[in-house]
Amino acid sequence: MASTDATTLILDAAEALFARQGFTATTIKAIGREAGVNPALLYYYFPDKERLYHAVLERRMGNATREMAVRLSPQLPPLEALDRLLRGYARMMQGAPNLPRLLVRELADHEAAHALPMIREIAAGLFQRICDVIRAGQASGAIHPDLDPRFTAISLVSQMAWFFVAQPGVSRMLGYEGVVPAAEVDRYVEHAVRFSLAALTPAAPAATPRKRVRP
Amino acid sequence: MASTDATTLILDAAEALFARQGFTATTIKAIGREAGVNPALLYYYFPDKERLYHAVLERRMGNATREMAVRLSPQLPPLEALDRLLRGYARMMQGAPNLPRLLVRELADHEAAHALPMIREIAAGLFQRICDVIRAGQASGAIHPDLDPRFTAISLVSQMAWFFVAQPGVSRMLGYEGVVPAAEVDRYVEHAVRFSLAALTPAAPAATPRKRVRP
DNA sequence: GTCTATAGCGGGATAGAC
DNA sequence: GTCTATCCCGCTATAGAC
Repeated sequence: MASTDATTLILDAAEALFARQGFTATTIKAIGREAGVNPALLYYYFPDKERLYHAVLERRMGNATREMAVRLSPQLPPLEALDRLLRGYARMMQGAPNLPRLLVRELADHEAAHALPMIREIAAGLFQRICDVIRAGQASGAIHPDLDPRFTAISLVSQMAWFFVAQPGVSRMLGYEGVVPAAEVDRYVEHAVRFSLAALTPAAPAATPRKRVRP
Repeated sequence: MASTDATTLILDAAEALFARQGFTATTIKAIGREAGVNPALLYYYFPDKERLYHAVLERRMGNATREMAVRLSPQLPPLEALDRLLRGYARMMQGAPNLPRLLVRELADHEAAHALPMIREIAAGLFQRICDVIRAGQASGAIHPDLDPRFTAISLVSQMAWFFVAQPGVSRMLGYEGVVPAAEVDRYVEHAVRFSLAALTPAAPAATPRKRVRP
């Protein structure tokens, strides 16, 4: 890692800045400065700023989401599969700190010209597979039958996604100055997995509709 | 609403564009066009672009988060209070579609020059109060004592936050083209509340540590 | 492959007429 | 209060020397 290859230097610098500031706020000159190369050199390796951005996304998010899809091995028992998935998601985010920030910007900027539909395609595919696992769990009796599989998938994913995507806010709320320490992240992941599994298990109280307080 | 007062026209247009495109990608001229007023007029009502942005945030998010804080009436029984809180959060987001997008951009851009620390201050205060409610629930035996209150607060909030913040993605995953229909949003909110309460209740299985699959 | 220089455009902001 | 005209700056991208 930390190759001195110019392409890699540029991609690393661009990734850091795009994650920190977003597409528009990041200038070619700033990327050149951060990478320690001449800004004009970017145009030797990439046709324009937008496709440099796409290259950054492809390198970081493409690989990550494809790995995730593989991790959802369908032969495991459903609860086991979900357990693995959630932990895998967390490890992926922890291993690449820029990833959540790139992801959230893609979500926010989805209708911008520079946005990459690919990301959302992959995410949608992954989501479908989580739903399938939940349905399998309901069929086998391991998961509460009253739960809507799609909503349940959102409940599971959101606990991981939000934690990492909202990092600056979450960090401060947990009482830390900068980034959340790795050990604390692990504890949260452990919590989220247990919390989710507790809600999934049919042994849990039957989730009877609670009367609303107001009419 | 939809006042023809120039200030309101400008704030409305700016809010829509800042939410859709972010601070840097939104130009003064575009705001003027969207608002149907002359771009130079913005400088009569606001000193510069940054403080126009702050005015947008203050108007939309300041009020919303302050309302939320009030909603957490401390005299209710803890589970009731959390139920109300989650539903209130959802209603707030539904009532102001730009709000989640502004929020997520503030999270992402928190270290940018234009960011408003105020937002995170308020959120942190709200978070503390949720933690207190959870601790009260544990003291009274209504909430499982093994749960970490801070992590649990994140689990609760994230299910609501992510659903709204990740709207474009979530919408597509649920099978809709554009925005999620209001009735479906209500169903999700209902699901998330029950899912969360099921995980909170001490009657749920004791959340014993599950053995990891790999060493 | 890497650098200098610069074209060309669009941005934020202001001056001043009305 | 609102509009026209414009300044000045910094950005993306290119031309071309080395």
